[in-house]
Amino acid sequence: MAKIDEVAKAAGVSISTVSYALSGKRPVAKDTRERIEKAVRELGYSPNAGARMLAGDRTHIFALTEPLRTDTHAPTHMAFVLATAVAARRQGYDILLLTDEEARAGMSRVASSGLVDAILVLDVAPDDPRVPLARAIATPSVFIGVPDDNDGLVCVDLDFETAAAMAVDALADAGHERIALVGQTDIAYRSSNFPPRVRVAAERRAAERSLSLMFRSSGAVMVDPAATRRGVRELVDAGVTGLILHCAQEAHAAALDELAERGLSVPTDISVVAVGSSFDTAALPTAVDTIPLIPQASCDLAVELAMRSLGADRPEPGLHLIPPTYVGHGSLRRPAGPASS
Amino acid sequence: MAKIDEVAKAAGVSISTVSYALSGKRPVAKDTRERIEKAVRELGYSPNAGARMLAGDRTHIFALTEPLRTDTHAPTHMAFVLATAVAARRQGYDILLLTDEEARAGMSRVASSGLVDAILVLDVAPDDPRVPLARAIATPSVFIGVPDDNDGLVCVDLDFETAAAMAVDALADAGHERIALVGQTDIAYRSSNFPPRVRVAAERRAAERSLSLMFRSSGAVMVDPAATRRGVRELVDAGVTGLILHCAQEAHAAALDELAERGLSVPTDISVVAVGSSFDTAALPTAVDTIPLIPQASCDLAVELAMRSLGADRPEPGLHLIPPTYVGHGSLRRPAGPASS
DNA sequence: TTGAAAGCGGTACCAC
DNA sequence: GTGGTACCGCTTTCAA
Repeated sequence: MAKIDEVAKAAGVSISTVSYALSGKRPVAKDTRERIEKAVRELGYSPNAGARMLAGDRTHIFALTEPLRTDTHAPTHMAFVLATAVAARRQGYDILLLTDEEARAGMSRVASSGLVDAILVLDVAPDDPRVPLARAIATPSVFIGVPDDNDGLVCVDLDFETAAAMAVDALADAGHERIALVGQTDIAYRSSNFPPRVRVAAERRAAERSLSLMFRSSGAVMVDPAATRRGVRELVDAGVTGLILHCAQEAHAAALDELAERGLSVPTDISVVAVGSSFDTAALPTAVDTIPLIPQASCDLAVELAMRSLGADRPEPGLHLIPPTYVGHGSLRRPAGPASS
Repeated sequence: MAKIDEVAKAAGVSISTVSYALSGKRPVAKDTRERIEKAVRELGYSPNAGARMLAGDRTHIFALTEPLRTDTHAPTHMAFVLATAVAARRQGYDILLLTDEEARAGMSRVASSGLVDAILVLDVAPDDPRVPLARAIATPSVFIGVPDDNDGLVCVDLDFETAAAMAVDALADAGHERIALVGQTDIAYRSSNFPPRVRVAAERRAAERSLSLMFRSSGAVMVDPAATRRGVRELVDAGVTGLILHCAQEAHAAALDELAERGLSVPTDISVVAVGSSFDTAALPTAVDTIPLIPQASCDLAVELAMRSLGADRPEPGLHLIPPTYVGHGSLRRPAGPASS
């Protein structure tokens, strides 16, 4: 726990020079800076966090609120937390965890105590209680996800609507007429924001392209592989030849296993596109085209916007949607020939 | 962001009285205190975190290091993070996340910057790089889990060894002679601390009771339901009549499903005991006796020890093991009659 | 039972 | 290019 005056003495300079050398907010002669850096290294100096918070205008801490519901899909959630932490550290920021019970009181607390510079909101519900809270406090916040009422909020997310439309288009262009969406768990369509966005967008596009779009979920509250397989079976029996998967990894695996067991091969017998998958799709039993949800991309952008909201060029309130990318892996049937074009 | 002097003015007292009224470190007249509390409420006052850290001797923040490996079982991990956060908040503490890439540098950083009062170490590996680090820094740390080399460290955990022995005893007492352990994933026996502890302790006790103990894992890197079922099938075929489950929820479900499909009923045909399960075993397809691992119990104790290591009655370095409890659900065959007693 | 004031360890302004 | 120093907002000693 060396202090700045010890560093100053060791380097034979004043306290302020040490401060400026470290912050870079004022030019410091090369050799002076090197002497200081050497002293810092030898003393294992790291500026006192409390003093820095008090004297400076930054705490170098972001809060991350996450309402860990029991139906939260843990692996996906963890990927976002990790990506956020990594992105924050790259900017010299630490992450303070605000969990459920404390999520609401916690947000007010860290805001009014000046513990954090900004709040990142994870696992956003369509009707999220943190929305009014975010509006009420002075600390800037960035939502990773899009609540229904997002007026004046800074929200980051994959453009799920476009992603869903792209998936439908891909299947339509390949000549499919009866397609289906294998979605998230039933409860996710109420407690989370993006599942309904995908479903609604897919339905709209299917209607525009005059396709029949069926739907099956992948469980009630938790992912249910057996239920997912049953759903896929029903879809296939109903003559579906194109599948959009928007579910957890386990459900993807279950769906593809079911196809394989029924002797249906991709893409010969059935086309498959995965939308918004945040896991490594290479680990799936069958290679499928994907329009991935990349946690790192969302979290990097969220952190960037959080940083910017501390300075002069505040980001525009509104949706900051990340354009989806279609990654082909040959799971689409060849487009229909001239006859149907 | 009201400040303490505003509260003082509003309550018509001095700054120090406000401070003492809030900290309780000095008696304050009842009506004075009430005036202060009223002012605090009306102004939405919350003491400035930086100032408090700087002036006081506590930061009111604990670091939580977690090396989110790709093979980490996310749901279990999340349960521990959540339990830790809740326990910490009950003591007025917040949790700062230190993830992987930064786990090592991060520990040094938060220690030398005085950002946190103590460090909680999660997801402990047998040969954990954070062990030497914890010894090197001044900030006290508490390990939730037991590394091989734990000399001088404060470690909290369920007494897995005793739990494993209890499970073996339960099966032995019920008259079983060929029993088996369905364990974690293969990789967990290298990257995590408790799976080998359970396995070794079970083997030792089985030997002492002259039982044959077979072993099957529940996957390579990730939980693999199919592999688990295959393993259970092999065990049953080998004449095993008593099963100890020490694996993730999905693997429990797979194992029990396999038994059910083979027409084996619990406990008539086979006895089952779950050891160290940290999820809700009531959600399993079959009721089983359990010797649960309760995240809240471990995390509460860890936080308590962390608090104590800041004050006068520092906890003894060493293992602080939580005694296991056997919770019966009728999944054990009735003890053998007099003939074999 | 209460108040005044000296720090805590940085940051950043003002001088030189 | 460098140094002196007045804060930042709280905690806690000392005094009354």
